[in-house]
Amino acid sequence: MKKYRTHNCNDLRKSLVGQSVKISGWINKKRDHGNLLFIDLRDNYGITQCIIDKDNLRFTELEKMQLETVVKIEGEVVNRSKETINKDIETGEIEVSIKNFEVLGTCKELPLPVFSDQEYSEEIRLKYRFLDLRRKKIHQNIILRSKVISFIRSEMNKLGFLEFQTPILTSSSPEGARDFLVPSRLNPGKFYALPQAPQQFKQLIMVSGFDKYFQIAPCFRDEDARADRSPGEFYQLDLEMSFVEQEDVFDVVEKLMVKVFKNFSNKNLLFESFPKITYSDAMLKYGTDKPDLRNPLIISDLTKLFNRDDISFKIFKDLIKKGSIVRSIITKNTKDKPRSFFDGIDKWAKEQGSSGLAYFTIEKNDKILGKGPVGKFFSEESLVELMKLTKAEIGDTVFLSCGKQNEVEKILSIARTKIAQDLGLIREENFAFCWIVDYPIFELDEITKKIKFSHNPFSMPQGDIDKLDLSNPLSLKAYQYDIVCNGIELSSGAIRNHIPDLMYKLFDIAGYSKQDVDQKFSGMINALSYGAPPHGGIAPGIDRIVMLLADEKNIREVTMFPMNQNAQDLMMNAPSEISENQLKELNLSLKAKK
RNA sequence: GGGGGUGUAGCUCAGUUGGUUAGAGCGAUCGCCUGUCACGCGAUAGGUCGAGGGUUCGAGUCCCUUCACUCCCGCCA
Repeated sequence: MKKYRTHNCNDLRKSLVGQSVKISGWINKKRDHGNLLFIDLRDNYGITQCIIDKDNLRFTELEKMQLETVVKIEGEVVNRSKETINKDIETGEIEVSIKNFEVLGTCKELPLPVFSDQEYSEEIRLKYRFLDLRRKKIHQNIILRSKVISFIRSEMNKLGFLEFQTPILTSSSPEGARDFLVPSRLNPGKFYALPQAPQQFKQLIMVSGFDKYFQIAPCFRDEDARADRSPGEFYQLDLEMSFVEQEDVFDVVEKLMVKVFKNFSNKNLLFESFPKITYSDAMLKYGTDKPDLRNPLIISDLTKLFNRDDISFKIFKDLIKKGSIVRSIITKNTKDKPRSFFDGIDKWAKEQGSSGLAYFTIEKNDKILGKGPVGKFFSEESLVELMKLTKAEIGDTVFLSCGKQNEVEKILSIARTKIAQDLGLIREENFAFCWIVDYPIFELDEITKKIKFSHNPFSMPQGDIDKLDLSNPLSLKAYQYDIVCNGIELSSGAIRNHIPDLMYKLFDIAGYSKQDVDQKFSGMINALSYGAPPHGGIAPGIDRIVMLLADEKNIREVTMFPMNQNAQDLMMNAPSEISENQLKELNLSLKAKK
């Protein structure tokens, strides 16, 4: 007979009544009746009720046992009487009558209760993560994560992708996020960087002729955290394919996502073929390149409408003369909403740092008119035109924002979410995926006024490469795409630029000389000049996928051992100081603290 | 770097307009209880009200500074 258990805590059923069994686990809960004691024993698989009474010589000893003590229980599986069956647990028809027990691991007084639906501060949860992880919800989330990753691996294998590991210690790259740096002992004064993503390696794998690569890849970026962004490290399903166009990548990822989301969630997929929205359309209609398509509200541009002489909205007209734009959000059939609703939105918008949202409702008595604070500025004819432009109808409300383009985009983007939430328009039981495509290669840096790469410097420009006109770089689009679900950016990818000459030209526009490129991207630029296949890929974020599947708002709920917002591991005490000796070996000295 | 929220018993929280000895539930300890499954009942212990300073006859409560956690902006090719 096995030493610790013959069954786990979710194995025992009616069919085993009468058997002698051993089960091991944690004391989840005790219910002490003085002369009769119930113990819920818990392990990874489930809970079994065990029972002991005062006839057993060791009754008092077990009665005093702390919750979360690890014990081995030996006893007999017995039937529960009809009235005492517990339908909430799978083993609820039976219980184990305790003959003997052994303490396998004692437990001090708990800093946080394990068996409870209460919420606790992140601080205490992260410090005692091993206790927190015993709790049902997060325990299940982590198991879900494991299953999702296995599923993805198996699907990728079926599709003919090969899984490879790429280096963790690599070189710092000048573009993108801040690097985590690791000093080199053998090369004093030099540093490795942890990879922000295996970007160059996966392209080198294609150049090496492996055709299809994937990896559940750790990525390291030294940037500040958000609820959906772990500080420091996260995981991507990194993949790359040779001899493909954009559509080939979409095809693989779309099918994979549909399978994963159908397999691991009961929510509906609104689109099994994901809509493709151009970057510029997304910025216009949603104000962001990560729109939540569950939200039916659409933004329209009304700048030109304000050229009409029968609109007397002077403040907006003056701003437009100075280069501002006007865009709107229409809410359907909101004429009967109380004044406080509209003023609340305006007040909220001001709190967000904008100049607020003007609004009026379109009504019709004898004629069509605008009702509300700024409604009087619009003639009937101008309202008819507005309704044509925005697809608004009688009874709808028009919210207006006027300002610099990026300001208007920003406020209307969050206003779109806010208004939809207030009106209850977002269906939580749905997943809405989409592709954002046709990203510009370059953008203007607001501060330096210089041209810089807007996303990935390795993306292939769209159009006929031989006839590419580089004289107007800001108009160039790339085969660069993002996948977005419910307003969360899951990943970005691209068809890569595998032509060294073209790459030099593009880097030149962003201010990198040939020497810069040769030095900073030596591995890759060199490889591309020895016969590189056309290739492309993408890298969906694993943590965010699991977050969506687990219906969690915070990435730490699907991360086993996360760091806190200040990038500290409260359980392991990282980061920590190091010894003088370690510093010396690394040829480093620290500046004196202020 | 900036803005918001939170900080009171081991845990989750309440604490009125500034006013007597700062409370509750869970947990802990002790006692009672043989069918519970959030078992029940009784008692006890447990507090630098995040820290420091100020206003006041008097501060958990008001003011200033600061720290921690968290959400957001910046940042995240």
